[in-house]
Amino acid sequence: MLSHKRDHYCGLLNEKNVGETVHLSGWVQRTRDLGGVVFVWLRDREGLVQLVFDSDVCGAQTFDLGRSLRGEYVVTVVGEVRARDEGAINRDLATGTIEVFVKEAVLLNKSETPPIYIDDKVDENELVRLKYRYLDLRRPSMQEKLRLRSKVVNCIRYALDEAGFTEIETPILSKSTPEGARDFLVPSRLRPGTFYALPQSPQIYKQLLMLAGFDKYYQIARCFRDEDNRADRQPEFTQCDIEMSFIDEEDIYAVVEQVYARIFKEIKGIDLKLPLPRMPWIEAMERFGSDKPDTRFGMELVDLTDKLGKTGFVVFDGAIEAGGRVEAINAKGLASMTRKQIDGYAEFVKTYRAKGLPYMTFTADGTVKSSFNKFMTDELVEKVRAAMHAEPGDIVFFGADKKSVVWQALGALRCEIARKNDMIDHAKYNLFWVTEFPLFEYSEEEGRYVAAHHPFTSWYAEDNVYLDTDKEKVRSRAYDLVMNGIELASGSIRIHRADMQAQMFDMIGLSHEEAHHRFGFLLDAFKYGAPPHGGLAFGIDRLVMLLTDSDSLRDVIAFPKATSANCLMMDTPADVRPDQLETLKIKVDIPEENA
RNA sequence: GGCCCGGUAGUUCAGUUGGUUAGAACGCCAGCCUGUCACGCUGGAGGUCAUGGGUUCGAGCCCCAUUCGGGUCGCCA
Repeated sequence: MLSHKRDHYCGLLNEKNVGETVHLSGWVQRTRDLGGVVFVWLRDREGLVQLVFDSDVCGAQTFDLGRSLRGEYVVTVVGEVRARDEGAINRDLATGTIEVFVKEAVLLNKSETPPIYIDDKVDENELVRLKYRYLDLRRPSMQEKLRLRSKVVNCIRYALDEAGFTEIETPILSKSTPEGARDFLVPSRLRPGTFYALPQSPQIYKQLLMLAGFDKYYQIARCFRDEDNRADRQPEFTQCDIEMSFIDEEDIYAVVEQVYARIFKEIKGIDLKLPLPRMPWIEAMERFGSDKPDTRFGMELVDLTDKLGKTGFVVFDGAIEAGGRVEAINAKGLASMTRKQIDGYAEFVKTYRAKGLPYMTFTADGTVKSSFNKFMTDELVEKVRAAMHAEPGDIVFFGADKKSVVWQALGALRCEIARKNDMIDHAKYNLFWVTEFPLFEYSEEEGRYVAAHHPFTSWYAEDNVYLDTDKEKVRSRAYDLVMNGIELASGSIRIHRADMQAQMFDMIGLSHEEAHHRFGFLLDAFKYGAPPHGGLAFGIDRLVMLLTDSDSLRDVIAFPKATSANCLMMDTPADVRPDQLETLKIKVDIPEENA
């Protein structure tokens, strides 16, 4: 009987194989039974090839086997590669110039009719795809994405190895940390009542590795965060985690740029122009209303606070009197949008807490109309026109509120308008560094300043003067790598002195006792000669999502979780046996609801 | 925790103002067919209209609740 060990891949056969006898194994994609001859598309990881069952060539028994084949049956065949006649060539098939005349065939396994099509032409419900993920992964596009992902990781490993980095694994069973995302907890059996936490990142371990003298560390690290998910957020995800000693920002930028240049060259054939541009955080916010600006199009924010004070329009005046701002964006050439579209954008900005969306239309015939006409003098209109570079056919949208709301609302709106109106050049890859993030941000919820990045981030010494008086002005030595509106990487120069670290904990209101309870080991370690160090981590899932032009992170993760952090295929999370809970001394106490 | 969208055959979807037996395409099953390639032709099977309740003479359609999936705000140092 025929072995299932093949000697060729279906999708790689071509005219050069004509005349050869080849052994193929794979899945039946589809069959066409013409009565006296049967055509079968056989699929493996490399693609499709057409098999021909002709009783004159293969004999009656094998011919009958060919007729009995159904979708997703697993078969192995031996056959002769023949060139197709000119008229029989299938230009849509990579192997369309040849076909394999089967001589022998063995059915290795049958298949039930699959619940989804193994085909990229059909866009099926995500619920079904995720439930039958192992079938979904048979689709060529999914195969391609995961193979590209593997290539990306290889690029990273080669580039960092060449740069002298050491890959070191750090624990998955770790310790809960404050000031971060919610932790996934793992109960301890040997010490009942205590818990490990899955790492949100290997942050502290890598800093300790610097202390240990490894100098250049990296890791392809799985990270876990128990927060609500999004299309671009999963509860577990993979980062390339990097840390270096005796360096400054420039060394980090240089290393990371080399990694990205390699990835873009090998995956996309694109030569990144190095060094990458830099943009201070405050510039990103002022111009684009975002700390991860999409710079593939304009429509930048313009501050009109000076020009639109005391107009009598309560929306503007009120915002300015409350210490806020009036800013605007110019949607060029979109003055003809309908009232319904405008209302749609007004709804859109409300999700970002803007209270409304005033606008001013510069119509093609030269007249100017606004949603607040009666407060607009010719002089004010002229000011807006000049500041916004408005021309006939443009529509200007305003935001008036405290600056954080204006930035967020207009920043999101410019992206939304650009998306909806096809203003984005998808061939562009705008990578650059956003630098000088604020060290602190005020948490309304907690009524105190918290670390904007994480509490191990260092700050610029010249901003020390603001530490007591104006915390929001203190610039951290943190940096993000941004591309096309997406945060690809994030890092900082760390605090390496125990006194500075203690000062940081103190400033964010972490008591001496709490700090020592949580990070005593780190503060202790810092007593023994911590080198100056810094690093960064970049998300591999998001990068692959971008490189494969995918809409969701789920498309670049083999076995992703659904929105509620559950797995539809394995049905996790799931109950455990009572004796397992007993061993852990855990009692589940879920209140009866809706009784 | 909030808001928005959705769940009808294996799949993708249609289903009018609430009105007789819920349809189409693909897929599936059977038969015919020797050059198809989204093969073709003939015939057939396949439905708890997500679940529960309500309104009504009558509900796939209207109302309420629940549930599942997606998106998003908060959240995600």
